[in-house]
Amino acid sequence: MSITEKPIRSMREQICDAVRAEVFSGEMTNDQPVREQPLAERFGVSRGSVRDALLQLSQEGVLVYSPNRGVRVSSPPSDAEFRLYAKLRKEIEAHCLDICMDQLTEEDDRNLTNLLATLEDACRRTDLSAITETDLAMHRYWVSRASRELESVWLGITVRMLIVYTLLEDYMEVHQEHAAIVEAIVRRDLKGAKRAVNENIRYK
Amino acid sequence: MSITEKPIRSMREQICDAVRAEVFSGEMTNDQPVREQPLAERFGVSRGSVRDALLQLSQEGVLVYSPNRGVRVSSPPSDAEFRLYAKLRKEIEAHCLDICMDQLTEEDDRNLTNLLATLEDACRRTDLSAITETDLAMHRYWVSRASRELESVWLGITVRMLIVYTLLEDYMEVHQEHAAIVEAIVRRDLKGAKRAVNENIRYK
DNA sequence: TTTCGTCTAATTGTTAACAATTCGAGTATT
DNA sequence: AATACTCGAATTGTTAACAATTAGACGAAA
Repeated sequence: MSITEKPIRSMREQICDAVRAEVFSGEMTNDQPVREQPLAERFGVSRGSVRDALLQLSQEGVLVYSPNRGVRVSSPPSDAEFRLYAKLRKEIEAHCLDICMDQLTEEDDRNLTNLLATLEDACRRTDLSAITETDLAMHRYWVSRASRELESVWLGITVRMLIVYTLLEDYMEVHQEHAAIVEAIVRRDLKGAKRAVNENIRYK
Repeated sequence: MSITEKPIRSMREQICDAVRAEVFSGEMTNDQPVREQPLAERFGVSRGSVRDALLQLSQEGVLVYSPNRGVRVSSPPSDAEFRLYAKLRKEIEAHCLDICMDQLTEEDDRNLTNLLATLEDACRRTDLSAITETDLAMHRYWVSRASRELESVWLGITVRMLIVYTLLEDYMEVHQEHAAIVEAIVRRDLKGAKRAVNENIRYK
């Protein structure tokens, strides 16, 4: 047993992660209904568990729920909302860096460096799904280190920014920006890290 | 049939509202586990429906969920987090006023005035539960008018600010502040409304 | 006394069947 | 042709029973 939390993910979380990834990768188009039965068969579980997952994703903002009509993929936010989300995200992540910077360990540095390597690989392969997933995981890292509560709020905002169908021009730029963030963090350069994060979270 | 949305609330929402209200009113203390079976009996439904509601409240931030161990009432945020939440709330509500101010109708004015009257009554009775509920409903009004998506994000933040056990000094002050907000809104005074909202959302 | 295991009751997790609702195709009516 | 109606398939909502897990009490061994 390691000191870290148990890595077991409940059935619900597994389904959530899978569906969320598919939404971000564009495999599920906007306004397309997400049915319970097919998902249940795919994961080899009953509809009840799928229901739990879909409900959670609705609350998260990935899906939209209508009573008696099921859930569908959320529509992307307006430009004005997107800008607001970006602003809120910047403030939350800056706060989280404030809180967690002092208490980061060398293991955290290693974890972040590993995530960065995964991101670089995904960028090389121009695998949009993997890029989004790793990008999310990296930012989530310092947010979750600061506060479990804030993590939930942050996720609700960030998820909505990722619904947009992003067509990147320069994939490696994503890696470079995150490399700058990680570099500042391992130097425990709070100001630099905040600046790098600020530049990474774009107003579209 | 009126033009408005159907007012029927699903079983899940009813349970959510009831439990949420009890948490805010302090009837359920922090870290106290919330069991499924007693709630199911109280509402005369099966555990499945209660489960749905508790899961939603967990995602909302009112409750905290632990796998195989159920849910418990959330702990209040730290002072630093509270201040961050207040800042985010101000920005969201200001944005929402920007968006919806132009398209408010006289019916909206009447609805807000009615909510204000309900709030005044609750303040007179020093009914903390009713005050919190109506306060929430009023702010939610202009947020939901601006964007259904933002409403969800906003609720997650606001709910966490309300977990704190607030002991008000001057109950009628709550009413006065909201009266100022409504007054500015019916005058379609965007700047004034923003200022009044800003003053109402306190850093504790 | 402390620690470790074992058992039992309480609780959550999962499932499958059934009830209620929605949606669309087809049909009758004007 | 356009509209309204009916019916049935598809889908979600709800329930109760069962499985798995947790937490606490109890007792045995160090």
